[in-house]
Amino acid sequence: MANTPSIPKGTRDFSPVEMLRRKYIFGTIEKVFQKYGFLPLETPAMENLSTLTGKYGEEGDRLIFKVLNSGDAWKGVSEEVKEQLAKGEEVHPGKLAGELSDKALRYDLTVPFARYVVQHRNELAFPFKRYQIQPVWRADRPQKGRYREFYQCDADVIGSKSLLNEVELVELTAEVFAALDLQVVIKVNNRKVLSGIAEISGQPEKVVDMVTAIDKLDKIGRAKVEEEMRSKGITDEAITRIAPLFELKGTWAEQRPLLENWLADSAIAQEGLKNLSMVFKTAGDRFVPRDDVHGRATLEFDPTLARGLDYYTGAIFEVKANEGSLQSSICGGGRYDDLTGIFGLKDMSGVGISFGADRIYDVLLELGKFPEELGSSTRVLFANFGENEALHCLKLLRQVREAAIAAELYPDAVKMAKQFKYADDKGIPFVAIIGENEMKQGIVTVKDMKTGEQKAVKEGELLTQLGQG
RNA sequence: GUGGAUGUAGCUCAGUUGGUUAGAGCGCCGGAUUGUGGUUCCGGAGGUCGCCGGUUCAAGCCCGGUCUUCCACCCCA
Repeated sequence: MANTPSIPKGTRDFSPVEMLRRKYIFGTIEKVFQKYGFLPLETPAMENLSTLTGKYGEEGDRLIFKVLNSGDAWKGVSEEVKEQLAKGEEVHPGKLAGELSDKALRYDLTVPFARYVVQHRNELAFPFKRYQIQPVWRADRPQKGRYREFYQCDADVIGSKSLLNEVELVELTAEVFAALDLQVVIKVNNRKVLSGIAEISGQPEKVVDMVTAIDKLDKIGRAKVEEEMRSKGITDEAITRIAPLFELKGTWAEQRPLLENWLADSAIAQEGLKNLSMVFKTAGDRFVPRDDVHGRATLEFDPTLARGLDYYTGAIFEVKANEGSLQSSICGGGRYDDLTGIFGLKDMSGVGISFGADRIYDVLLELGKFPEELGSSTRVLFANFGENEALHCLKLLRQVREAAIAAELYPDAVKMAKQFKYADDKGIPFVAIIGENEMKQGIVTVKDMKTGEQKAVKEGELLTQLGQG
């Protein structure tokens, strides 16, 4: 080929085999979502740029894919900016992008959901529980497990402050990964506790810097975390004051009294701790190891868990696989108290969880956890011996399909070796052979592709023959 | 966005200090086997060496640029 076509950086094609596996993941997640009372929702791939900007932090805004205005996009650029450019002056990239583009690809599913809720507030029954399984786009630099187009599977409850929602989401998460047969750790923390720690440090305005540094503790170690905090303008005194955080070890039950004592002067921290207590008390007993579905996941308190998205205000969750080599998170979420506030609807607290289907795929593939029977859909292939035989097969084909057995007839009367190879390649377990002889006698020769055994059965017995093995 | 690697047949990769016609395994196609795949044997097709430019008598190999993939940051699903 002169010029092999290609696809944009960080995007992928999905072959039939991959799609079957992906659909298995989506289907499993969707079934659990529905079981917990969530209803489906879809929103457009594009949102107004203004809907998305300012919701994900500075870093997030940079990663939003903007869509160039159609027509002559240049026309929309203001005289002021044009003059600046003509003079060779630097124009703030965000400003220029904003004038060339007023649409953008969605960065996640939560913000479009908040927009939807505000826009349709009068039509919705609250608390509103929706799930959404759609692709999102990020202009990130791709790596393993990181793509520019990937799917999120979200479940959110909006319009309820009850902590029972957090409990339900934790249980839902455990159930999804149990259904996928994957051992995971569900880590929980609360932004209020983190805010309280910042308060106690004496520099409450530095929460975000503090928290993003603390988040790296298990990765880069205490010394480097402190170094990063210093570089962000956090004083040595503040760092000393938050030192107890680095000493924390053990289970929630062990850490709780220490935290309550240490953060006694912070009302917000106390509230966060109370929330965590409720979640652990209510959901926690589901996670003692045992043989039923909840035995596959463990629930852990992680005081260093922060999560980057700006809009979280209460509980935060993150899930990591406990097996396989992928160390990044495969699922995350939390409570956001005022996401709809930005769109003009106050007092609408929500909490949600997002499953990263693409990363779950990579983990399941590495561990060989996809069910085997996903490989093939067709159960029987009718070999084609020529026009007469093929027409005869059509009748049987309909009967087989009526019995809800997936079947196909090879469309061309090519040599047998080729037809058998086709069945083999597609993983079709049976081949029905009806040549001149079989036709005359009203029988079908059925070959089991796995064992290689062949059996002649009456046409009427074909269904029962296919039902076995 | 910063730093670093990588790219040779459909796939995984060899290819010496720059030197004739660029190789292997797997896969694909054909045959041994005109009603039998997966095993075996024999044969065959398939490459403007990512792309553009430069150095040179001569470039897959050296230099510059660009794109892709990957790795570390940053951040995240």
